[in-house]
Amino acid sequence: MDRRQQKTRQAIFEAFSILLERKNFSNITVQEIIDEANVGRSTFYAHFETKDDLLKTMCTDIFQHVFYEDLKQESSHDFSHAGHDFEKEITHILYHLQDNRKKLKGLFSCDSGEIFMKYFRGYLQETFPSYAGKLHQKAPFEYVLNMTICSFAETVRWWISGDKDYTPEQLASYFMEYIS
Amino acid sequence: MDRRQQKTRQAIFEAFSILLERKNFSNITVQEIIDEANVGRSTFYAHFETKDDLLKTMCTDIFQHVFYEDLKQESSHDFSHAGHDFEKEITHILYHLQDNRKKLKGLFSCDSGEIFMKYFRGYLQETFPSYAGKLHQKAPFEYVLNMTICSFAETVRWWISGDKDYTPEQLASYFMEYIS
DNA sequence: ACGTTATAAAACATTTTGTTCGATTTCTAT
DNA sequence: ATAGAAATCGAACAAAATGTTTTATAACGT
Repeated sequence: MDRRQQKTRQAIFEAFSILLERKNFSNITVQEIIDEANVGRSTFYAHFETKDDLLKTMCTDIFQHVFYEDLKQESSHDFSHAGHDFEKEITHILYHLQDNRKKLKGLFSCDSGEIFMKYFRGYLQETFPSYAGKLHQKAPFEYVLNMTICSFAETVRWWISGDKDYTPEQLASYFMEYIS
Repeated sequence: MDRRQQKTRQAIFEAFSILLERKNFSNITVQEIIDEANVGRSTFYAHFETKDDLLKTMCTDIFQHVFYEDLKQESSHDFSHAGHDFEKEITHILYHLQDNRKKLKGLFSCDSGEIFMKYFRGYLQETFPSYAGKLHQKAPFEYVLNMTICSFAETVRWWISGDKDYTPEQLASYFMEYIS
C-alpha cells in the first residue's frame, strides 16, 4: 500500500476518532472530518464511499487487530483444547482492548456505539459459544449465549467509556462473577 | 389537545414506526415520513423540531405509558415495602412491553436502538437499584447495577427483536436465573 | 529519472433540511 | 348553527450537506 494512502487513511481515522469524542456520529459532517484530517474532499471519497463506510471500516480494522493479529502472536491460546481457561482468555482480550483505549472510546459513544457493539458481538460469537455451552441453565442456550456476549461487550463499554481504572484481571473477575 | 393534532401526531408516529422496521433511522428522510404519514411538510415541523426530536418524543411517550400510566393503574406495586418480589415486578413490566410490541420493534433496530436503550435504561434506574443492592458481590455496586440494567434491557430487545414467543413469566424466569 | 498514482482545490449537480406564507379546512366555544 | 381560532396543506424558498468531476501538482515505487 502506497505510503500516501496509509497516511491519509490514518489521518482520517484519527480525525474521526477525535470528532467522535466530541459529538455524535450522525452530527459529524464529512466536511468536519476532512478539515480535522486535513485532506481534500475528493480524497475522502477516494477512500470511503460514505461516512457509514468509514465507521464500518474502522470497526473491522480495530477488531482485526485485537482478535487476530495481536492475539494470534501469542502461543498460549488454543480455545479448543480441554484445559483452556475462559477467564484467562477474557483477560487477554481485555489487555488488547486496553491498548486501543484511545481509539475505542469514541466508537463506544452514542450513535456509533450501536454499530460498533454489533461488530464486537460478531467477533465474540467465535469465542463464547464453547464457554456458554458449559453453563447448564433452564433458559434456552440461544438466550444464555446472547446474554453472555452482550454482558461482556457492555462490561468493556462500561470500562472504557467510564474511564474506570480497573486492571484487566480485576475486570475479568468481576465479569466472571457476574455471569456465574 | 386538538383532535387534528392527535391525528397527525399518531400518523407520524405510525409512519415512523413502519419505516424503522424497513430501514435505519439515519437513512430515513423527513420526506419519507411525511409521505408515509400523509401530512404536509410544515405540519411535521410544527410538531417536531427534527427527526431526532421525533425519536426522543416517541421514546418518552412509550415509556411514560409503560412505566407510569399502565403500571400505576395496578395497585400491587409498591417497590419500597419489604416483601416485594422483584421477579413479579419484572413480569409486570414485560406484560406492558408486550402490549407495545409493534411500536417497540422498530425502535430496537440498529440506529435508533442506541437512543431507545438509553431511555429504557434511564427508566430502569428507578426500579433496579433496590434489587441490585441486595446482591452481595465482590464487584463494585456501580458495575453490578449497570450490568443488571443492561441485561434486562438486552433481554427485552432479544425477546422483541427476535419475535420470540416466550411468555413474560418464562422470560422473567430466564432473566432471574441469568442474573442470579 | 521515469511513468504511475494519490492528492488538492475548486466547481458543480443533487439531495435533504428547515422555514415561510397564504389559502383552506377543521376544530371549539358560544 | 355560526363565528373566531387554530391546524393543515402545498408550494416555494434558502441553506446546508452530499457526492462527483476535472485539472494541476506532488509524491511514490521501480
